[in-house]
Amino acid sequence: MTTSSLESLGPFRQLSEGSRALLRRGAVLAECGPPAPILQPGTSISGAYFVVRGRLRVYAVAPDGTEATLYFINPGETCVFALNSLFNDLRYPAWVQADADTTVALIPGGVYRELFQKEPSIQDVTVRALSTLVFRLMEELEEVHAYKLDQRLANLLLIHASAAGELAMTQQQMAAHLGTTREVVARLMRDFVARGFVETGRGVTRVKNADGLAGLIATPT
Amino acid sequence: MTTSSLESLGPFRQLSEGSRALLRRGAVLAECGPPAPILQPGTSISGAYFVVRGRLRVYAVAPDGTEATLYFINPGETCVFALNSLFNDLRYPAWVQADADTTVALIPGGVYRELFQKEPSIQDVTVRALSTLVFRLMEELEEVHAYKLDQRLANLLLIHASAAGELAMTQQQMAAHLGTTREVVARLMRDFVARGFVETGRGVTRVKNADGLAGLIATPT
DNA sequence: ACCGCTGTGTAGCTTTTGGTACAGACTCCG
DNA sequence: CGGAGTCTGTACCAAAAGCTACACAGCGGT
Repeated sequence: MTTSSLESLGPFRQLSEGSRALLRRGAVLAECGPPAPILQPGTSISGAYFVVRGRLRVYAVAPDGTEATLYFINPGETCVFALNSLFNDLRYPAWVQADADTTVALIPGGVYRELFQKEPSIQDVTVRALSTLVFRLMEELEEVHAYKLDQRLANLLLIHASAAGELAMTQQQMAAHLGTTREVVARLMRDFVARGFVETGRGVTRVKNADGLAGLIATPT
Repeated sequence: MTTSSLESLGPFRQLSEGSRALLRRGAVLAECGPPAPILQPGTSISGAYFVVRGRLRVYAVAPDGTEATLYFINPGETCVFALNSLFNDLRYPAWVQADADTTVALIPGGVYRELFQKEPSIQDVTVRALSTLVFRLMEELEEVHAYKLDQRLANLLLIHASAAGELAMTQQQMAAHLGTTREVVARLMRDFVARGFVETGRGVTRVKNADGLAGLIATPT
């Protein structure tokens, strides 16, 4: 994978020749091996991030150390937090962690701003990325307010399970995602198991009755 | 106040003559008297909203009827939720309520899109508005996760109190803002009063010891 | 086989928050 | 001044979630 292959990706396909050259000279690809924090609050953003492969997880950390996922950035999406800081001169307010085997393209701030001015497709992708993020954040905020933990856990299982109904996450990871503790997840899981909704294993949870979980979300309590 | 006065506001000041004419023909001003919901989830957005005077409150409503404020839109700010739906064809996912004496300019979708394409200043204000919103939402999400209700209430009092330390809100409104119930707010208030942090009155709360409240936020429990 | 590490299962207690119910106080208005 | 409507104060109970502590199971390495 080289930086020139960036040009064949999503929003960069329709660029003018000049912009392509600009991108080729300026962009840098970064590979992330094992999951590791790559950005911390207050980091001054030096460019726009574009997820080529893998996934980024943006999360908050409370004073007591517990985490909570704010949102994910999937392949083909621009990492908008960077745009945020890029256009508004705000310091980045959260943590970012890359999944295993993630590739990120870093487009320096100056280059991005130039592209944004010249290229309608970049303007478009920028606004769309921001809009999508706003949407996700509003959804998340609404979920936190409106649903109890068991419903949010059920939702997590339904959303992130593979086609085969498997979810390869430890309970600790689920807890961090939901902003709670492992014990609470284990307690809820025990309940789900008792009701025949899921089976638990080491590092994996299998969904046996998706309708049951879905019903849990729909009905109160 | 006429629509032509819009042109003297913020981002519209630098427009070309053609764009001004476009705006003059297309934009509509709406006055909102008493506080009332003006948008509901699923509403299809027909344009971009721009707050001229007053304030908009964007909030979520849980199935059980309790509300929670997601964010405010202040005078001079574009109502980005509209942009969101405008550029992404997403249905609007929350409720919007206008404060008393609020004036909103409605710029039809087609007009706004045309302005966005032609005018760098509109591109700029759009991206900035979205960025700011992303920032606010992330902050809010983080606050909900990291702080307990007493801390969030203390924060509300500190942030929204006037220079004289007065906050003209009923406890019911505070509760809706924080996504909880009036009784809980009353209980926390009793505690604040006992500690000498505030004085309560009908429809108004006076901050007597801002440092005390601030200390509450800083220290755990 | 043994050890250490990581992950899960469980119990019991505490704190926080929500729900219900009602009393009293203030305000506007006729 | 009286009454309706709105706002606040409070007591009590229930539910949800967090905290601590510990047992045990799987897995990999030596």
